[in-house]
Amino acid sequence: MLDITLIRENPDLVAEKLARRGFEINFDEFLSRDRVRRDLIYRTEQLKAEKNKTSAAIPLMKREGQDTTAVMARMKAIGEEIKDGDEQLAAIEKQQQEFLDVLPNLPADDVVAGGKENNQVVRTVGTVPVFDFPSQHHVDLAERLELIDYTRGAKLGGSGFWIYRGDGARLEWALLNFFVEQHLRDGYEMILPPHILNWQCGYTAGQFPKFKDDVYQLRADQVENGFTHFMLPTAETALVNLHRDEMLEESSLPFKYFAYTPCYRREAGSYRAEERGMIRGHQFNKIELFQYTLPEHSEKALEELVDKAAGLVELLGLHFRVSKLAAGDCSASMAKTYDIEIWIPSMNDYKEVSSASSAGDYQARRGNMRFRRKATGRMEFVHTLNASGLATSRILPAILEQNQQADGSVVIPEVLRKWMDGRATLNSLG
RNA sequence: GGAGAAGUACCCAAGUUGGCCGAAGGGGGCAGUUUGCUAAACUGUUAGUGGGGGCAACUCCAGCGAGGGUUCAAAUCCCUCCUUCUCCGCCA
Repeated sequence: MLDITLIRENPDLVAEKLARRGFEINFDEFLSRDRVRRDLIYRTEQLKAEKNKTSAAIPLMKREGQDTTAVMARMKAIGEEIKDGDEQLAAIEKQQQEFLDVLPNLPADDVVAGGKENNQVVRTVGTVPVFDFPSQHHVDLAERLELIDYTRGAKLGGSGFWIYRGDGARLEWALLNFFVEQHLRDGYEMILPPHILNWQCGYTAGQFPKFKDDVYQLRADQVENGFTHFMLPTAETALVNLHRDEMLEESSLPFKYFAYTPCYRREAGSYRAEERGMIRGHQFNKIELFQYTLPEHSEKALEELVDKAAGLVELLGLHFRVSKLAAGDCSASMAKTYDIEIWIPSMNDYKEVSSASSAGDYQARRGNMRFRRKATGRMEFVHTLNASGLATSRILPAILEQNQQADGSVVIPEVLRKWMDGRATLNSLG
């Protein structure tokens, strides 16, 4: 949610910033409705004030035995007028709210305009691995090593689902253990949230109403929005709601959390042949980092999150790069985003394994999450930030493909070996 | 799943024959008196918030879990929903 006062006072600036992310908007109608709205408020509140006064006078008149018929008739009329005004007001406010609900966040000042093509690589770690043998696709490696069962996954859940089995399941779990260990060491609090969330959670995150069809919706009863609950598409959706409607203590910030959850996504119509395997599924495991900070600390917090996520990939010994996204490539809620992209040899390309973003106060406004500033005594919105740390479904293919050997075995990253019986490689059974 | 009870300000809690109740009282907080310091006692003080109007002092509106309704008037009556608690059943 954007600051309505900012739109009111500086609509051109807001429109210009939104244009940088390719979002064209004109505030004229919104602003004229805003004036109508305020006139209406003024009028009905005058009437309400009269009503309150008269209402207090009636019992006194009665006590003195005066005739109240005329007053009551007037009250009845005022009541009708107020009701009428309130209805008009509600209609206008609903329109205004719907307008505001779908406006994306303003990009941060240091985020370049334009789309994907303007993303800038800010850091590259390691080098593209070169194989002196015909390298294999992770699907072939995973099947040959009996790590992943794609066929039975499809049998159980349909296309886009897979089953981790044996060493594959253990490797997946080792990754999660490794991440948990690192985040605990850095002082982040571990959270295991519900995987089924209510509508408001999606709203606060900034995913609803615009992207409500990207999630698995549950209980499609007759309710206004079509459904009441949904499967979380990322733990961010849960973590950003932890402090919804709360007034936080300035001195207790920042809050640093991480959560492990599977992520459930419909990915409707997003099938791409080159993404076969585990690159894009309907369910994948992810550990999510999240911070609530004071506004003046969010910039530094974002750097911390990027460094943490990048540090994990680095410890795994994998080749990756960090990109700073252009305004148009950031998700709607975010003011600034860095992507950590890992090298997938079979795709001859980098794929996102972590997205670290600052939402500024955008989500805090939607979820009403504030703190009282000691120095001024005023309420302010907190800033929220999130980063994957990390999504395993793309790490595992990268490990398989980047670490494959001529004999079809795969070297297990050193940091994971303690969860793999100390083994250094995954070998084919047959 | 069945049957009951409850949701009032930072916390506890009064308030159902509707009308000076936006709300008694207590605790806590804050300020002060007493005191060498602390404790205790005593005095005073304490909705926060959201939204209008005004240069401002200030003023008005909303708000007693949420949303509707009845009424001239709702914390109080009616309906729906949410949450919590107790008992029963079922179950990892």
